[in-house]
Amino acid sequence: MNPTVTPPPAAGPAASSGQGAASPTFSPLYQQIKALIMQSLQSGEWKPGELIPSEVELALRYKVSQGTVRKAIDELSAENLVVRRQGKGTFVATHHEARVQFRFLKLMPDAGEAHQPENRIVEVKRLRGPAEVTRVLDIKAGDSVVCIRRIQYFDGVPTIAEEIWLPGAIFKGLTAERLAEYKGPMYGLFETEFGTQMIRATEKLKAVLADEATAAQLNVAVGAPVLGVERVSYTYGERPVELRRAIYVTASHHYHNELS
Amino acid sequence: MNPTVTPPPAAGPAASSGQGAASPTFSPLYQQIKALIMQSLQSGEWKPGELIPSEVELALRYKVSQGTVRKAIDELSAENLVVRRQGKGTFVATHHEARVQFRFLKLMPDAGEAHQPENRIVEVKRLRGPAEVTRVLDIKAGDSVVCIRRIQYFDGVPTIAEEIWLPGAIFKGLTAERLAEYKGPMYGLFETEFGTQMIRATEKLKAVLADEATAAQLNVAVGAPVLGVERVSYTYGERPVELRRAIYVTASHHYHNELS
DNA sequence: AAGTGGTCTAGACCACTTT
DNA sequence: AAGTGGTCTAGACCACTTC
Repeated sequence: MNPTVTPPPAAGPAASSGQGAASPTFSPLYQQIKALIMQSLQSGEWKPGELIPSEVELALRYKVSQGTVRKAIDELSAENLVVRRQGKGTFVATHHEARVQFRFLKLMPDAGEAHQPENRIVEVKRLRGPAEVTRVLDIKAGDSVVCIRRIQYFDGVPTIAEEIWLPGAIFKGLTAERLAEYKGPMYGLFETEFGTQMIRATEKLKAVLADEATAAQLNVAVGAPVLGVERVSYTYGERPVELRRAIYVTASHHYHNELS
Repeated sequence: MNPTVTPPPAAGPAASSGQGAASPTFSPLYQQIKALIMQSLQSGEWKPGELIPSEVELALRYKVSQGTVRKAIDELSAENLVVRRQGKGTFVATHHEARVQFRFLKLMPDAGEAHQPENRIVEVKRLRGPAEVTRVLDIKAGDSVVCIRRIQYFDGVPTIAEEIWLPGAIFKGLTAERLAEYKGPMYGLFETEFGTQMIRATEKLKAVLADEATAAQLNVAVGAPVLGVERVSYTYGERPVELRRAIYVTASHHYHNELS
């Protein structure tokens, strides 16, 4: 935001550069720009699927060079928060779109192509959140939560049974009907109807035995080995907004992971 | 490797830029530089843990600007092939070093800190590779392979039982004694003793029931739910060099994964 | 002081898309 | 033709490490 000659202490938008004295909150310019862009994403100034201003435009707005804006967007792109398209522009990432749909679903068929799963909503209820749920979602004990139970079918075969816990305050008008009639990934609905984008998640996996209830739902024997998957999803600002407890049938599917 | 005025068709080290006519193998300069650096890594010109030439030096060597070298190294760094250290230089990644050790091991204790696991080598044998193994390792059917069986203990508790299949041609002098006396991660030994670096891997997970053999090894009941993990590891050039079939006990541990 | 990676700028040109 | 992201250069200065 200032030529190289005038050293750092210029008028920074977020934090200023540190030089002589102690400057505990220093961060490079492009990180500050990245934070500003993320604020605009979070605030909804640019919505999922939309075009954000061009690099040149952003450089003018923030009074930095295009290269600096570029480096900021590079990182946002690496984190899947935006998508670049040469000649067209940079778009806000969205859970609609085939390309990135189901990017959190790592269950693959052992042989053949992955097809789009079908859903059956079993139940949607609102209740005062159990302690383990409110603790993970970082809300007050006893606060309202929504619990969705559903089955997912792969090629007609019931393969995933899950409980999805959401903060009631955010997901107000969520009903079984609304969920049932919605086509496409659930995160797409969360995004457009409730303004909540899932941008990151962590999963914990364990092998467990199917109990009677899940055995019946998933059409496997009681005591069959199944994969227990607990997922916590986060939106902007590292805020947890979903706890998902799932059982995957891994007889003819597997959980796929890439390490590097 | 040429000023901007002279367009692309200059003297490129790998591929030349495409312009007028059809140029099927075009790739940007920094990708070509990246490929050259990777060749030097693969050939052992710079060995794991060593310092590679500085950006300025590489820029001179390849006759490009420092920025272009920088972008090439950026990608190598993102792929964990090299590690940058400000003020010191850029180092070839290594499986020794606490920071990156066990980076392919995603099994975490449900509570508490992860401690370094202990190994017990059960068996090391050489044999003509079974079809499923040679197919995955991309070697000829019946070629010699090494099979290592071992148990890993977490805080003294047997938790992982695995079979590790390696191409016999690469791992010639591998013996049970050599493995047993070696401290630290096995990939470290592979790296220094056999010049083979694992740089990427894919895993497939399934929930299964413990059979008699593994139940005895892992001190669990026959029919207990355990996690089956099949890993294929790759070295430079996408060459598969390890097939690992493991059973993880997930009673008080879980497989941890980050999604984004 | 010298060398390394890290940040920032300014400007040129290329490849792709839309008008 | 105009606009967008993608590549490349050249040069300045900063932060960190070592001598």
